[in-house]
Amino acid sequence: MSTTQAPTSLPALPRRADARRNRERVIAAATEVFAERGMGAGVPEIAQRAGVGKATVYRSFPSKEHLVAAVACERLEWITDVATAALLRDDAGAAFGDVVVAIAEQQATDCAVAGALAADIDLPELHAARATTQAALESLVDRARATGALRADATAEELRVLFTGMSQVLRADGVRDPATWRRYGHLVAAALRVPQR
Amino acid sequence: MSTTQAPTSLPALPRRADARRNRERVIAAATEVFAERGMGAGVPEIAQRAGVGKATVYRSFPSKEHLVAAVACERLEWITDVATAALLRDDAGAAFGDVVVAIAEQQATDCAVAGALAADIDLPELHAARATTQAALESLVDRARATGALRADATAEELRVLFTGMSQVLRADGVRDPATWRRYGHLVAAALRVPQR
DNA sequence: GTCGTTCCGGACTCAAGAGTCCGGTTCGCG
DNA sequence: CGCGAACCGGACTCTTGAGTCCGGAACGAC
Repeated sequence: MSTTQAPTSLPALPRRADARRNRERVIAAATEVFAERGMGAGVPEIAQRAGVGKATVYRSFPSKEHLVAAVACERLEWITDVATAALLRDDAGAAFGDVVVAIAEQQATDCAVAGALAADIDLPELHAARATTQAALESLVDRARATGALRADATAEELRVLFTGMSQVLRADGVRDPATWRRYGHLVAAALRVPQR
Repeated sequence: MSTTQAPTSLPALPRRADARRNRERVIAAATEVFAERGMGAGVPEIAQRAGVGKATVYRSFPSKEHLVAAVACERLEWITDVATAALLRDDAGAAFGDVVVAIAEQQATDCAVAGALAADIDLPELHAARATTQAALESLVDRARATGALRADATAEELRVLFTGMSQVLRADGVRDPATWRRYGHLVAAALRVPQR
């Protein structure tokens, strides 16, 4: 019962300098490519962008999912930071709306954000990051709801569904204009606010 | 300039009875499979469900896109009918909300609906059907907006983005419960209503 | 019935993307 | 330096799904 082994046998940090350098290049390239094309981008393209062979990518990341997870975790942490910072503000309702719009705006130039929320990858590291982010968003939603800014039964899960869905469509349509993204951010936020009257 | 030829050289109706029968079987199978799995389902599965070889599918439909378009058109017509019928109602705001919820509810058991709105297929027949549906939804939105039920700058395009996005996520999550779909339908509708206060 | 035409469908090609192998190269310790 | 271990990457395999081919079976007009 002493199962203390590594969960997915992730490769340890390379001993040689060139290997470490290539690892960084791969991460940088993956971050760029995923931001431009979304998580669906292919490994060959990432390898080429990194100026490296496909095999080198797979040396640092056992599968494409691990690579996606690495990038996704960064985005989730960013979202968590934004949400957490907003918890310090006085106006919970405004904080909620601003966070949603801010994340939406980020999407205009970074397709990976919605992918980070949406990716259905079952890797422990990503799972943990997602739970943390979800918790932060829940605090944000709960607090705004408590002040009466949001409808009584609004949940962070609903925010996730509406937001990632909207993002996927906008991204598929090739929308790049930040103003458009902001506008849709406002719409998603509005969906959770208390109805008129 | 007398280009009266068929737009995409769609195969004429078969002369033999067995061929016509198989054609119907393929359409029925495609309708089922697309409803269950979404437009991403593969042709082999459809052929098998129809009790037919892949080649037989391609005999009636030159490409998978034509098959998707055929099913999508049915769904678009259904949506158009629902939207058009709602135009006769007195309360434009309520009509708008009810239509959105009704379409959402349909999704619980029919994944093809969102696919019909979202599919980025450039086939003349589908293009026409989509334009008609879009027009019907625009009338619905415009009328509700005119009565002050929706925000002054709400558009049918926004409805499409929010609705198809939400649908994609819910479907990917395997949600089947009609009540959940209804709830999200309400949320999408709420996004376009005038903000509180 | 029978015979030419139409149609069927298993087996094929083709393409793209994930993941693996191995001969050659580079690093860095001694 | 110099040598063994660590590492690189082009070329390979494997899988999946779209679309095609052709030998043989089924239809239906006569």
